[in-house]
Amino acid sequence: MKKKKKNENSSKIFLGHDHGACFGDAITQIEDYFIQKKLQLTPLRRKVFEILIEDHKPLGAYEVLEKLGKAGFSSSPPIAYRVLDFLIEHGFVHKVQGLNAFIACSNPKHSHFPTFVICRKCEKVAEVSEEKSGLNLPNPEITNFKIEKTTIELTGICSTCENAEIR
Amino acid sequence: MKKKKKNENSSKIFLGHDHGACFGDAITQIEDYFIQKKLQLTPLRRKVFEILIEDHKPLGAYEVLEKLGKAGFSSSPPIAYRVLDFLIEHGFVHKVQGLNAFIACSNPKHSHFPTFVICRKCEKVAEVSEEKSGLNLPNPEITNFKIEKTTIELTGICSTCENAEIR
DNA sequence: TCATTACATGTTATAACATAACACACTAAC
DNA sequence: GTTAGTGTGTTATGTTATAACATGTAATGA
Ligand SMILES: [Zn+2]
Ligand SMILES: [Zn+2]
Ligand SMILES: [Zn+2]
Ligand SMILES: [Zn+2]
Repeated sequence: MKKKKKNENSSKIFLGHDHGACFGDAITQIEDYFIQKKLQLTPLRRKVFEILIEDHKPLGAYEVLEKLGKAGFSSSPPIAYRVLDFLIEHGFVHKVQGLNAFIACSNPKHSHFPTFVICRKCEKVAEVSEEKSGLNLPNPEITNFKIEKTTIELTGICSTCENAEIR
Repeated sequence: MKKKKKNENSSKIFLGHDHGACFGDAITQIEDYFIQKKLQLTPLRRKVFEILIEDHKPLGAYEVLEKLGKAGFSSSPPIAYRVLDFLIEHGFVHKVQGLNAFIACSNPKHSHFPTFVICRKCEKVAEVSEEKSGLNLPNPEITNFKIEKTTIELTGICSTCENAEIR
């Protein structure tokens, strides 16, 4: 096999994200999913998802809310929280606990326990899939525990920022 | 070698915690650490730690605050947050992000990236050490990222609660 | 046809969590 | 005895999240 993967050298997690494609794919994926599951991708839900996928970075609920307001929707908190919770339930959005923020999933097709890698300096956030995270759960010690949800966030400094560190 | 470990069979993470010993050890450990590092284990700091280690379960900052008040300390929010932050810095307390709560470390001697296992039903929380968590980081994909801090929380249902599930 | 149900959104009010900014006391160092 | 560092106290405010209730709309099916 040994087929050379595109971007093999630039597989650093903060690079290699073709967001143009990502954006389009994501919209298509959510549309398909909602049809298949007979859910309503209402204007509000679509807008919230678009807001999050637009720059593909974590946004606070109140930031989302503000953008909703500018787009003509109500901007009272429950509006944002409800839709965000809904999108989270269906795997299109994740909450980044360390930032109290919400981010569009990078690959909703994978059912996953994603890892988020967060640079404290440039504040970039990358979602790393289960298979690639190096995470290997469950182990014997937690075999008796049924994992339903994970929060895995690695905070630190990316190589770009480290090289630029002054101190 | 093959020396049989104590509690080998009861190594389920929610069991096998001798809290009597844990409590005493923890106090001794924090005292030693503070002396060694020339830090002040003031009455306030000691009390906050005691509050957290007492029942050894996660408490919200405002719960800690209330207990501080009852013990004769000030109960304005910054008091709790400052001391909690301080204890976190020195590894004696962790924040459980998923619960907005604070918990005494189960083993401050280990420098660690702990995993928290949280039963959503009985709300028990267990801290699993790095070596035992099955976590295996960094992996090739995140080699260029310098991890400074981790948040790893596994939420689900423990075997005890699962067996008792009605639905 | 007209209740019943389910669902999506809207609104008000409030709860829960966290920090900024400043004040004061104590100690150690110079 | 002034200065700097540290620890605690206080007031006010900022940020994040939810409870409770109201309205609108569409599908179901007596
Ligand atoms: Zn994802
Ligand atoms: Zn960076
Ligand atoms: Zn710990
Ligand atoms: Zn349980």
